[in-house]
Amino acid sequence: MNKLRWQPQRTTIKDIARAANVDPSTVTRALQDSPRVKPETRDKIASLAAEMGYVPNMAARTLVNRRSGLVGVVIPDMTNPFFADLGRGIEDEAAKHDLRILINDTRGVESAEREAVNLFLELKVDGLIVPMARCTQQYYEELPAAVPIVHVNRDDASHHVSCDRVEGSFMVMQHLLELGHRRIGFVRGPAGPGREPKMFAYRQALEHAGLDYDPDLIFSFEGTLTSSESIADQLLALDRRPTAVFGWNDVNAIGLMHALRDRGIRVPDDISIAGHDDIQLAGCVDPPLTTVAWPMYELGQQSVRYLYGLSHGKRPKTPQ
Amino acid sequence: MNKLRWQPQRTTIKDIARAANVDPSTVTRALQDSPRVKPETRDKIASLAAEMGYVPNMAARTLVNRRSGLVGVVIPDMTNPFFADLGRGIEDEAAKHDLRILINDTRGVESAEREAVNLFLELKVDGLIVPMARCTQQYYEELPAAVPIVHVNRDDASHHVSCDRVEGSFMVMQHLLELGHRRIGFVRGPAGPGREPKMFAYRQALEHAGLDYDPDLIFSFEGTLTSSESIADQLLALDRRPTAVFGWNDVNAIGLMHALRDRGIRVPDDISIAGHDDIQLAGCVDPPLTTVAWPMYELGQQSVRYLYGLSHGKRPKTPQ
DNA sequence: CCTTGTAATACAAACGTTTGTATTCTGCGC
DNA sequence: GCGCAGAATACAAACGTTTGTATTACAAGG
Repeated sequence: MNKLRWQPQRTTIKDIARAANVDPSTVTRALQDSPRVKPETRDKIASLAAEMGYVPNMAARTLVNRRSGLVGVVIPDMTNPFFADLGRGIEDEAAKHDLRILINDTRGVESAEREAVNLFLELKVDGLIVPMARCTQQYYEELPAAVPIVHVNRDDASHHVSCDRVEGSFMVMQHLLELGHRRIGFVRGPAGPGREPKMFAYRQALEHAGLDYDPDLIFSFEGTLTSSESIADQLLALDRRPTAVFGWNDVNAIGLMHALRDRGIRVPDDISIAGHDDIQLAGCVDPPLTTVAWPMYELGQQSVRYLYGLSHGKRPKTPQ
Repeated sequence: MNKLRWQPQRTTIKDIARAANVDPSTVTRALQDSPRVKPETRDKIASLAAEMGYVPNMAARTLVNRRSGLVGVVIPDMTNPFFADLGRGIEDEAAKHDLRILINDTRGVESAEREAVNLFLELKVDGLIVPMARCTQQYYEELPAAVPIVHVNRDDASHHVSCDRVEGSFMVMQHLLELGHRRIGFVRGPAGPGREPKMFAYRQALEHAGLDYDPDLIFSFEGTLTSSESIADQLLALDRRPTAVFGWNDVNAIGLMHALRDRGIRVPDDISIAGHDDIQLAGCVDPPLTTVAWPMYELGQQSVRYLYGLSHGKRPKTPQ
């Protein structure tokens, strides 16, 4: 398979220079509003550039500047409103710092995540934001590039922003306990970050309420719709069914709700279901899911600020 | 606001050349598996590159090749599973052509769309895929760059892939008519592509069934949740309410359903609601929405194939 | 008229990679 | 040993932009 064809660069800085009878360097400075060029010349060049349809060549610029002004965002799943919110927070904050963002979806696949990171490294991005990374922390530490990386919700990363998962989960459990539930199921997600903290919160909350931990009440969610259904089956096969279930996330919780209803269980009359994420659409479901809001937008903003701080903290030349 | 700091390039092709005691050009060819380098040398260089943590500099490569191997995708709304599906189709097909894709979310804002297009032009992408563009077609035609652009679901674009909106909408109406409805409301979306074809289908279907067109039954959806609520209010204020409503899209349809329920209307007992898009989560809502599947994944694939064809059709050098 | 200062612009090198052409090296047949 | 083919590698220019330094132009002060 060969690639898309050659395209010539329409207008370059040299073309403008020729048309304006000046040196290319003057054109550059004019387009940068440098005080070194006479206002009159600047205006002439500006209008000439517009007229000739000049589009800067980022490759050339990046090459000489050694920075692209880009921030790469590696998103596991575009579909998840969760990440969409995060993305918006990132965009808004990035705009304030004159940074442009680029997104790559990995579908939660580890190899795709590495591909995405590679692409961004080759693009010489100024920073990388990686929410809920699948790859090991070691992988990120051994990356052969001096690019600052900020992780989101990966508490084991050296640079990360996150909100207190333990506390959030604890609140969900507290809510269920307040409703009077004494047998509460717990759905564990796929291996990865976030699994342990939630589990920890679950057990803590039980202990706090003086309840015993029952391994029978722990189910595993694989991320698929059918997985939620098989959980429903396992759950119904129990002698002593739980009266409430703490879902892994809202996708799981919604799936579970429908699976239970299909099997003749009334929700929440027979079994209550709680989710964790704060998906807008969850409010559309009847009854509304008990969710804990995660400030994804704010996390997005924070991650950019962190990144910005990171790359300004280490100053190779001026110690200042 | 100044930008992120300077970063040196860790390892370049020259460093490898020095270490291997060869010329940089040999390194390039070695890394490209060119037959011009001795296998032995190639292996030495390859291992040296890995060992030294070499990351290609895409800026330099793009500069000399005049193509980046990238395809830019301008997405109006990441959150919409609709576009997510499209994105996956694009990715899968792009991979077959050795193209890497880059995504930019515009939130459906026209200025953001232009920003995104600009960014991609500066990046010298080999092609652009723009689903449901907000900007005028004129804007795209006057773009100062020789980049092939494929639109998705913009029937007025010179290069586009799309599925028959008229037919899809017609099927939805047919469905409602078959259920016995004789007063069917229609929700119009914001101005933009897709509005007229759906409207056309609506009127055609009415005419086909021998029913009159009633302007009172036309509502306007602005894209927000509150907009769906105000539609519900308008609808309930009518003397002769419709027995069914053809929503603009599923977001609108779901919003409308909840707004109606909040106001004591039973859905679908009192009023039926049909959507148009094929959102997976719509199946979670009770009762299931009547939707028409749009083959977004396939459209994604098609758009890449189209793009590929476009940039191979016009051959500046070899007429062949 | 000749400095001197400053504003405006020109020059030239560099960024890292690719590629067409030129060069060196090898072994072979005579 | 010479010439030659072919393999392997070296050389050099180019891509478009940026930036430090050098040059020119012009005015004012002596």
